[in-house]
Amino acid sequence: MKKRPYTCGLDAALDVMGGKWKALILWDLQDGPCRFGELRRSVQGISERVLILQLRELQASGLVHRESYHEVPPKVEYSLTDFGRSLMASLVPLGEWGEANMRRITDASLERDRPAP
Amino acid sequence: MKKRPYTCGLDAALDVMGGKWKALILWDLQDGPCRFGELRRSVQGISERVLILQLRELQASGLVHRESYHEVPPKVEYSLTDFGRSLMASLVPLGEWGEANMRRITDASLERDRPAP
DNA sequence: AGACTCACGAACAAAAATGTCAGTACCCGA
DNA sequence: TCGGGTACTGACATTTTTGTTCGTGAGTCT
Repeated sequence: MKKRPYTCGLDAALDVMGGKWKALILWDLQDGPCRFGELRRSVQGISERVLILQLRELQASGLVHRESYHEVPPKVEYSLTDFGRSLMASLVPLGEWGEANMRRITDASLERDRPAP
Repeated sequence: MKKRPYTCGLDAALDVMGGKWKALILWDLQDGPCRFGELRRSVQGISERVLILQLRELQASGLVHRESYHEVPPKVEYSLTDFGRSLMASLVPLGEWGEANMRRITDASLERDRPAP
């Protein structure tokens, strides 16, 4: 049951960069092309499998480009496309909001997990 | 396994407004206070249970305020807090990006679901 | 020789998110 | 008295997302 006819721009945008990892991956790619292994290390906590899945989806959305130099040992570089960079640009205010309110967000999320004293 | 020490502002922001429904709910609340039933109708496709869960989380994050007028029949109004409005403000560029690129996003997402011809 | 790197892929398992359905207590209009 | 609206709650089921484990095959390091 896909919901393609999005109800608003936010909806569409989140479909493409929402989820647990995509923003982190894109964030790391901002500093320039990254190899698979580099990403796995910098996006700490992600499993190899999930990283691949997310990268594939980001490629399919046109946000990320994959360049494979077929050497030995294998070398693959992921980078932001122009489209991806345009996304990141419009994510700047949100990132700043999160940065500015991180304390508050953290506290609220801690409270949510605590039952009752 | 909660990941509270967020790695960047984006991460924190998405923790609070990510997911399938939260953005839609916030979006609708922008036009002023809404009763539960109104929300259920305007956020079409959402089930009552999930709507409540999402609203509770948005409350816990301090983005949404719940006002209960204990009348008969019951009346409850949900509205954005100042904090919620500040979020929405920094979401404007993302919403515009999604709006501007909706066609492209839709197409890419259609392709993802199609196997191979 | 043995261990490691690289970028994955497949099979499977667990966890998280979302959905379905029924029911609550009250009142109103037909 | 029947059906509808009000704002929920709880048990349960399904779907989606994320995670674990093992294996590939050529090459380098020790």
